[in-house]
Amino acid sequence: MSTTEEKSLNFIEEIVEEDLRSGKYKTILTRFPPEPNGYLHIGHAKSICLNFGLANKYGGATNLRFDDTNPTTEETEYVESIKADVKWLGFNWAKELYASDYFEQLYNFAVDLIKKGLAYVDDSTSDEIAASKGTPTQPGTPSIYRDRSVEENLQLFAEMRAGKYKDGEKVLRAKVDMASPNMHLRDPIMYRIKHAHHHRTGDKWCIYPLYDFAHGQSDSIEHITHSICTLEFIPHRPLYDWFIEKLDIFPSHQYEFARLNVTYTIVSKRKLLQLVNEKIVDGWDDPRMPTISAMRRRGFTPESLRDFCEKIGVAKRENLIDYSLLEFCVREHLNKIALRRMVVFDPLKVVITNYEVGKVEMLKGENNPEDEDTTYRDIPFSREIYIEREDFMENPPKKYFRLAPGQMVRLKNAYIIKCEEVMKDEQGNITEVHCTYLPESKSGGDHSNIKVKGTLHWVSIPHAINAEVREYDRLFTVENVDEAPGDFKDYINKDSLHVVANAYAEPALQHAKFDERYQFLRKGYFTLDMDTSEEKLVFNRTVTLRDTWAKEKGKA
RNA sequence: UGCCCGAUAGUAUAAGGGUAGUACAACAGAUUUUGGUUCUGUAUGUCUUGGUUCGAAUCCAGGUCGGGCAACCA
Repeated sequence: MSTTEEKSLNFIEEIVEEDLRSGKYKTILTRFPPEPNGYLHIGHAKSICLNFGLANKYGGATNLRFDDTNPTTEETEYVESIKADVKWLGFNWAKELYASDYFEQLYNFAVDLIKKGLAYVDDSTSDEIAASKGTPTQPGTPSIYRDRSVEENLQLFAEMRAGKYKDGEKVLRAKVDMASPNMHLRDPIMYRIKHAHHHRTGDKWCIYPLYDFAHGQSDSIEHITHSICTLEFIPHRPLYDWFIEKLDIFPSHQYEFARLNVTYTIVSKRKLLQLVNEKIVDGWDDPRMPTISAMRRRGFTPESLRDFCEKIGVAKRENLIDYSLLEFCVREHLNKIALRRMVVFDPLKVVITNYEVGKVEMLKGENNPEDEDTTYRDIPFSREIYIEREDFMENPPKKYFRLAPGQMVRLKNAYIIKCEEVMKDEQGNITEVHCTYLPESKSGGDHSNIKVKGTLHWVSIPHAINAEVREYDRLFTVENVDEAPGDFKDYINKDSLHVVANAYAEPALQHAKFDERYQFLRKGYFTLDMDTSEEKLVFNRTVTLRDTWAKEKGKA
C-alpha cells in the first residue's frame, strides 16, 4: 500500500486529465510561444515549466514556436538566447517552429475569410479606426469601407501583398461586430502593411498578420490541444474561437493562468530592455537581472528554478511571490551539491604564537558533509592566518560566539585557538591578533575535551590565493515595484552590487571549474563568473546562507 | 456606465457538500567543528450579507474589494 500523498492538480492539469479521460484527445500537444524581441525571464520559466511539464507528465509533446509577426522588433539574437535558455532549463521541444513559417497559409486563410464576406480592406487611418472603435461602454461605428464587395476586397488585399501601398495606407479587418461589448470583437485588424525586413522571411512580405490572426491559427495548424497563455489574453479568447470556427480548422483551445510576479523584481520585457539600454545593468545577463541567462550566470541551477516553478503553483489569481521562496529553492539544491571552501573577504591577521615558525600542516576538509561518501581536500595550515575581521570583537556583546580577548574558538577543520593579545596601530586600529592554539584539539583527533561555541573559517596567509568576489543584492528597494508610485527606476537599489576585489581563498579554489558550485563557509553559495581569466578568479555570489545571527543582531 | 476575470494565514497554493491542509516567511527550542544543514514545536486564514442543506471555503443570489479590456504590440 502506498502512503504517498497524492499531489493535488492545478486547474490546467485537471482540464488535461479530463480531456484525456473523456477521450477528447489521445495525447496532448502544447507550445511555448515566445516573441523573439527580448530575453527570457523568470516569468517565462513558469510558462516553460508549465507547458513542457504538462507534456512530460501526460506523455505529450511541446513545440517551441517563435511568434515572429512583427519584423520591426524581432531579432535572431533573441531566437538564439531563447533556445539556449529553454535547453538549459532542461526541456526539449518536439519541433522548432516560427509563425512566419505560416505566412503563406495565413494569407490564404485571410483570403478565405474575404470570400466568406468576413473580412474587408479598410482605408481608414489608424486614428480613424481607433476613434470608430467606441469605448468599453459605447458601441463602435462601422467603417465606411465595411461593405466593400468580395471582389474589391480580394483585389485590394492582393495589391497590399504586392506592395502597391505604403505603410498604414490600408489594413485588412475581420467583420465581426462593431457593437460587441468585447472590444476585441469590434472588427479587429488582421493584417497591416509594413515594408520592413523580417529576420527570417527577409523582404518577401510587406504585409504581416497581427497576433490575433496568427497565434490561434498557428496553434490550429500544429494541432495544439492546449494553448496556454496569461490572463491578459482572456478577452481575446472569443476572437481566437471565432477565427477557428469561421475558418473551420482544427479547434485548439486557449486556457489562461496568472503570470508570475516576484517581490523586489520586475518581469516586464519593456522595463528590462530599459535597464539594459540605459546601462543601469551590465546587459541582459547581468547577474542581478531576473532573466534566465542572468540567473544561470549567477549560479542558479535549472533544478532549483524548476523546483521553484513547481512550488509557486498555477492559478488564475494574481500573485506576488516572496523572493525568499526562490532563495529557499536555490539553497536547498546548492546545499546538496556545493563543494565547501574557505574564503576570507575582509582579512584580519592572526598569529598563532605557540605554533612553530615555518611549519606547514596539511589538514583535511570535507568537500560536502551532505554527501554520504564525502571526499576531502587538503588545506594548508601555518602560523599566520587570516580570519574575517567581523569575526573578532574587542568588546563583544553577549551571545557573541566568535573571537574576543580571552575567548576561544574553533578554526574549522583545524585547532581551537585562544585570543591572548590585540595589536593596534597609533590610531588605535586593530592590526593583528595574537592567539595560542591547543595542539590536542586538532580536528579529527580532538582530545582536548573543550567545547567552544564558535567555529570560524580562515586561510593560511602564505598559501592564500587571490580572488574577486561579486556580492549581489536585490535590484529594487521595494517589494512591489509595479505598484510603487512614480517611475520604477526611482526604486533601483544603489547597493545591488558589492565587489570584493581582494578576497583570500584557500588554494583548492585555484582549480575552480565553471560547472561547479561552491559554498564559501559561513558566506554563501558561489560560482565562477565568465569574467574569470588566467590572472584572476572571479566569483559570483548566487545567494547568501541563511543568517540567523544577522537577524539576532538586527533585533538589538 | 458595458463586458470579462478573481477573492482561503504575511506570501503562495490545496481541500470539488462532511476535521481548513502544505510550502515559504515569522517565532520558540533541540542537534551541530558552518550562527549553515537537520529535527521538534507555536501563532496566524475561508471578503461580506442572505439563501439551500443535518452540514457550505465548496452550491445559489445580492453586495464589497482587486484586476483586465478601446496598439496597424505580443
